[in-house]
Amino acid sequence: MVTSKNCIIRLSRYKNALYRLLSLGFLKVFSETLADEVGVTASQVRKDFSLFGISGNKKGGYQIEALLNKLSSILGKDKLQKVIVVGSGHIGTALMKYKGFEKEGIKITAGFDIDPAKCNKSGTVPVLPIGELKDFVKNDAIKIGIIATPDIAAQQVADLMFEAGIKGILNFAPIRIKSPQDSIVNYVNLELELENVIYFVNALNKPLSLSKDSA
Amino acid sequence: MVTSKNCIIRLSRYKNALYRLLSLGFLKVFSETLADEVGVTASQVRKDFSLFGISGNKKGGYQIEALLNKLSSILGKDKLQKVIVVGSGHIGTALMKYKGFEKEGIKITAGFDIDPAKCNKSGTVPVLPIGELKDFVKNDAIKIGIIATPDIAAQQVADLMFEAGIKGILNFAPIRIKSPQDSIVNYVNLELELENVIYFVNALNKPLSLSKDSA
DNA sequence: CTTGTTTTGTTACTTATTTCACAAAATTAA
DNA sequence: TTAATTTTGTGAAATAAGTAACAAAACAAG
Ligand SMILES: NC(=O)c1ccc[n+]([C@@H]2O[C@H](COP(=O)([O-])OP(=O)(O)OC[C@H]3O[C@@H](n4cnc5c(N)ncnc54)[C@H](O)[C@@H]3O)[C@@H](O)[C@H]2O)c1
Ligand SMILES: NC(=O)c1ccc[n+]([C@@H]2O[C@H](COP(=O)([O-])OP(=O)(O)OC[C@H]3O[C@@H](n4cnc5c(N)ncnc54)[C@H](O)[C@@H]3O)[C@@H](O)[C@H]2O)c1
Repeated sequence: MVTSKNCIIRLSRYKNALYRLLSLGFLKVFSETLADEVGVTASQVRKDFSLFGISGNKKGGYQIEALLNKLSSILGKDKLQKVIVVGSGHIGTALMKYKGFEKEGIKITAGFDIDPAKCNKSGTVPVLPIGELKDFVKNDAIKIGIIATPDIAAQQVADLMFEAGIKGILNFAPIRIKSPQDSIVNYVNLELELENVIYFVNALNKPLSLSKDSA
Repeated sequence: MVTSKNCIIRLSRYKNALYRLLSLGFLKVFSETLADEVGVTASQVRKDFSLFGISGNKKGGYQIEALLNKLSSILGKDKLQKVIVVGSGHIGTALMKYKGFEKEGIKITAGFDIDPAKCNKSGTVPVLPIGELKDFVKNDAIKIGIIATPDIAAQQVADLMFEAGIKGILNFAPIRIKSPQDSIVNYVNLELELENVIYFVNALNKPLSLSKDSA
């Protein structure tokens, strides 16, 4: 099993670039071209593919459609991924209203909130009372959840999620989550991301030095 | 100059942990304790500090207040950082309404949008027409911007920002930004983050293997 | 059918990051 | 004062990640 987050992120990028190329009418692609599209080296592309046993044709490159099938399967995009969101505040509703997840095969099937005023069973994405989370998740065998509550509530929400059978969390609250061994928590910490930009702006514009970060 | 993004992110985490410790009444801390708080090794803490010439007291650990001053200065948190947001949609307004940035010394001073219906000069954070961006940024010498527009508009917004003197961007649009050498762009790509969680959930629950990602 | 060209797949190399390990400094105890 | 203990600070060692290089395969041209 490949455990490098960066590597998996690159696979997603390859996939997205391949969709672009496909929509432009290309049927096959060389590692060089794909690398340029994504902003990595051709070696990196071939190495990544090699790690997953993906092979192309010498001199012929890769068939985009076959490649996409492989990548989609690795990334779990061959079936619809159902996701719930806890916390129907600013971030939570932004996510629930976002149209872009659909075309990625990701469907937010429900939101949950502790505040009755935030609940609304009849929206496009229903927002349910937090008390209904466990049954909902169990019934629908949902494995992925998003935490968009204040930090103070995040751990207890996570515990509830794990109890219900969720195995993977994307957490927006600026706090570390204690999680079982067979689960995964990824963090989106916007304060840290901003702080990081601030550091590099200061650092790049104080002395003379060049270096970039890319993602 | 330290150019490792991960290292800088850790500095931010140390800072946040130190504030917690301080608020709990601690005055000094050992690398071991801080490491536990942040979820890294003590060696890592000391090595990071060493890279920035931060030193403590043998046998005595680090004075939290002095340490915080150093870290804050490195991270540019010794002065208020003014930031603008372009795109007053779901993500953009979530950011503008977020109270948490203030206590981090980050102030979103204005939003900008192409849609007159989204503009509103009299809110807590005024939202101005995109045409006013350049003057505003120049007058206020703003160096940091956030892109929260659709992907299709992101590059042109970025170009406008760079032209106005912005040096660092946090970009929420799922697209790579071409940027000048002396600038920095960080990406928050929520689709990729979710896809990543999905991969690891599948990977961890298919075979028997253990491994975790932490942030 | 042979020669030349292109591009993969993988091994070897390089660079970056993290951990180890231990001397030196600081502190406490005797 | 001396010995014992603790914790830092930093080179050296170990791991991880990324790049380069090249043999082997595939194809095209003559
Ligand atoms: N909004 C931003 O731009 C921003 C920026 C950085 C970080 N964050 C982080 O993202 C998280 C969400 O931020 P937000 O601005 O959307 O917050 P918000 O206050 O708008 O929304 C939080 C929601 O969570 C609900 N909630 C609280 N406790 C709950 C519980 N135990 N169970 C279920 N729901 C609960 C609240 O009722 C509310 O609807 C916070 O942790 C915040 O620190 C947000
Ligand atoms: N909302 C989410 O949860 C989510 C999730 C993943 C990615 N994203 C990405 O974040 C970005 C913003 O998403 P959103 O949901 O907030 O979008 P949104 O449609 O709610 O808002 C976009 C805003 O940008 C403005 N805009 C468009 N072109 C502009 C221009 N040239 N100059 C200035 N303003 C302009 C629009 O008027 C609108 O107000 C998008 O790129 C989206 O792909 C959002």
